[in-house]
Amino acid sequence: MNVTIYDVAREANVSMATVSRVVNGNPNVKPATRKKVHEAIERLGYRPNAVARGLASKKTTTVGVIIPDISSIFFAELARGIEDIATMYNYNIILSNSDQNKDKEIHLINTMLGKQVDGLVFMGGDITEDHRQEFRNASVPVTLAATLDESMETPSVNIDFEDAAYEATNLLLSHSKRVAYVSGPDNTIVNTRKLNGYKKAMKEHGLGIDDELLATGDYSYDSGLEAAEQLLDLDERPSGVFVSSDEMALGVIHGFQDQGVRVPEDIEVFGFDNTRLATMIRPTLSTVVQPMYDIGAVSMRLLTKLMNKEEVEETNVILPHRIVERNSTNAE
Amino acid sequence: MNVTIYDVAREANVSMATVSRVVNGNPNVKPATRKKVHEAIERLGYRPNAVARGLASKKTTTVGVIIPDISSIFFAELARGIEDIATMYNYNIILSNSDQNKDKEIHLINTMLGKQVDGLVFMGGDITEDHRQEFRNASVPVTLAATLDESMETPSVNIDFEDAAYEATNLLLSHSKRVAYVSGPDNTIVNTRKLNGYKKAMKEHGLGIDDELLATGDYSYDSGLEAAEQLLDLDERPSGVFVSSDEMALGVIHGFQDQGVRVPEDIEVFGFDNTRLATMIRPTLSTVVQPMYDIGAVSMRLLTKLMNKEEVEETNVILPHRIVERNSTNAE
DNA sequence: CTGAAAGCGCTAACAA
DNA sequence: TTGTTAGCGCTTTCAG
Repeated sequence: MNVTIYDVAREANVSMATVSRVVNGNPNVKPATRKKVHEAIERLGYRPNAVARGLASKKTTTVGVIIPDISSIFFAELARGIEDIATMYNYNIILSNSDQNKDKEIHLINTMLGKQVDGLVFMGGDITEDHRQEFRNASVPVTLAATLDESMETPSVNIDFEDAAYEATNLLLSHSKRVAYVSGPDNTIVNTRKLNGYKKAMKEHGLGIDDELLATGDYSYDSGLEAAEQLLDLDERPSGVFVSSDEMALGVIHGFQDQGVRVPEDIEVFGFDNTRLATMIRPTLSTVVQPMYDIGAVSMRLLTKLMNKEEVEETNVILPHRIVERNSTNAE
Repeated sequence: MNVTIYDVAREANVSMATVSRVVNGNPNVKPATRKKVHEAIERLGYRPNAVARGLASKKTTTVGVIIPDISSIFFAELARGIEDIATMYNYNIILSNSDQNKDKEIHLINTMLGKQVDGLVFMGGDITEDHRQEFRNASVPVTLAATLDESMETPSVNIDFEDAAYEATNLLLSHSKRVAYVSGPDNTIVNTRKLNGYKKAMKEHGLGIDDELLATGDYSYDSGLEAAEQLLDLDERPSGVFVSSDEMALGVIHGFQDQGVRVPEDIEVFGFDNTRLATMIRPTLSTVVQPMYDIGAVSMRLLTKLMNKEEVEETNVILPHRIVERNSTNAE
């Protein structure tokens, strides 16, 4: 049997209430008593049972984190931001992978709520009405990290995807006119926003949208390789391509290079995210800096405020993004 | 207030014990009663409180996972293996980053035990006597994933690092004689093992250990870049270099290429781990396949057995590794 | 400043 | 097959 608060009380000749007070740093304890109790704790090797505490106090100091895939370099970085801030505020994290599968997502939300998490950070694809329904029933706060709820109902932390895509495309267009776009999976809100940014820039340059300049991938390296192939097959090759994730962009670059096409001399390539991969390729990748770590950190910080019922002025946070030009695009 | 088992009992006109039985799938319930209870549950939207259950049953169905850094591509893959198997056996995971900091590690072990996890998967650097002490006091099983305890006291899952390094070095030596080794941080057991493998191969080829052929990094891309620089500065450059992680190997390759040195024509490069990075570079990286996902999965599976008090024949599991030759080394 | 006592929501004997 | 009754280990009034 493990040693309980009761054992400590007996050992220290006080009541369990007093032990509870010193363990919880309640100031209403005479220093002498406090010392006595601490000694007893030490002697017995007492370690408070957080489960019992959770049941009695209705707080578990743990938050749930639902993530599409922790082995993705993108989400892992987000997770690190979340965990660091959680630790800072003395929370632990229950982490589960959803693979963006809606059923799994709903199921995970429920098991985590069953475990009485004090809050939830959710990352995924689109937020549907079903998701919102679950969040409303949650009785604990939820924040979204790098995830969009078009209804704006759920607190969230993101960047302005459309604007970021717009700027990236613009930069490419300032060099030449034929720029392609390699998107992520269709029909997700994020993708739509990015596509809108691309289209907007094209339009402003008096260019139409040429469907053969549009390729679709799944954010993976291999799908980038395929997109490159597709683009190279065109009668009139693009002069620049904007790719919606760094990992895919690496694929695109290698796909080009494997065919003897030089980057950026023959075709320029622009990425999105600025994961660590961006500097792990030659030429180094020009890309949109999406501050994943910060998005994770801010969404967790936001969650702590919500859990403390603090007032928050803005619940749908837009973090700044920026463009970094490296060697996969031509200098001015 | 949330709805409790008691509310359901009243709603269904049965005792809470019966509700508990149906919730837990106890077969000793008349089908009609079971149905009645299920309906009441549905009607009330009852969701069992896992914390109360944990307190009463002394099982939380959650396990702790201590990991150096979830944003590392290597550990993230391990974590995915752990989480998948945990999910399969109906456990959740509390995940925390230790940054290989011993104090943090010890602290995390304690908070997780305080949260009454049913077991612990630990990843880190070396296991010290202090670690072992904590594990012994744990009262729940612990397994190590890709982490060595020289005392063999703690159950673990690894590959044979020395042998893997030996094979990799041998392959390089079969092409030419001057092979360098870029190690991870000194003084860790894993690194010592790998170094021993390298030395053994050199010795068997009648070669001495030339200190200037030994570089040290920290597994990061940038430290690979630096190692390359150091190696290129040598009066007599190496003909091959064995690098103790893929990420560093990418750095080494780019460090070479940036100086106009061709890989593998001028210098061959061999990696370790076979992370996804290995195919995301040109030339693609020849490397040692360390099955990270499997190591995570097996260590979690081992933990479930230990938690169930099942007999396990081998508690220090060595998984097979293999060599994959790609384009950063010369074909035979 | 300290103690007594009533739960928190559930499981697990033990009876019936 | 079902109900009764103790707890699990801690927090939290409420008294004193």
